[in-house]
Amino acid sequence: MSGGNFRSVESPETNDFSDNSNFEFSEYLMIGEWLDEDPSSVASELSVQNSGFRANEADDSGAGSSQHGWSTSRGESGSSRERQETRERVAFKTKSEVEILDDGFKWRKYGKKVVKNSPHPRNYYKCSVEGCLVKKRVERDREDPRFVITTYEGVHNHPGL
DNA sequence: CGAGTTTGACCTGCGC
DNA sequence: GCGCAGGTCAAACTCG
Repeated sequence: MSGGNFRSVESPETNDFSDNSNFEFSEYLMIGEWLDEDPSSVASELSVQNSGFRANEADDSGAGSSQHGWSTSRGESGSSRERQETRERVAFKTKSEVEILDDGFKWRKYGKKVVKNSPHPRNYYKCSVEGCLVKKRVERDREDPRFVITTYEGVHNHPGL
């Protein structure tokens, strides 16, 4: 690996998810491949975090075995380093028929965009809770439309349901 | 009637 | 400097 910085960031307190054990540990896959077109930024930092998701109806085939966690702190050239350190990004690859995953929070959709990497549109969500600036990006997997890639940006400053 | 969704337009950053 | 792609906003619309 380039960086070789496999930092097992096991900071459960960083993610509010662990604080709220309201989740069901269903099958979830944390994507280890950010973008196959950008492998450089991929193996930057990998972290295994335990967060569960409850797909509404995504528990038909138990194919989830690989658990890859990673989190990039957007610390690239060191120039634009601390823009907003609270902007933690965590991406999940969940097998789900639907894109609406009940993760215990209330989300409000604020945008949709067709991206080049994927033939499927990407949806943008914000946490509906006042004061909570957490954002979520949901898009279908490019090669496996049955998988949904969810990217969380930020940390909830409030308990879930 | 209010909250949430939809959709197009607009803004910004990055690469060439 | 220009063009492209991604991300966000806001007005209109829909549903509960």
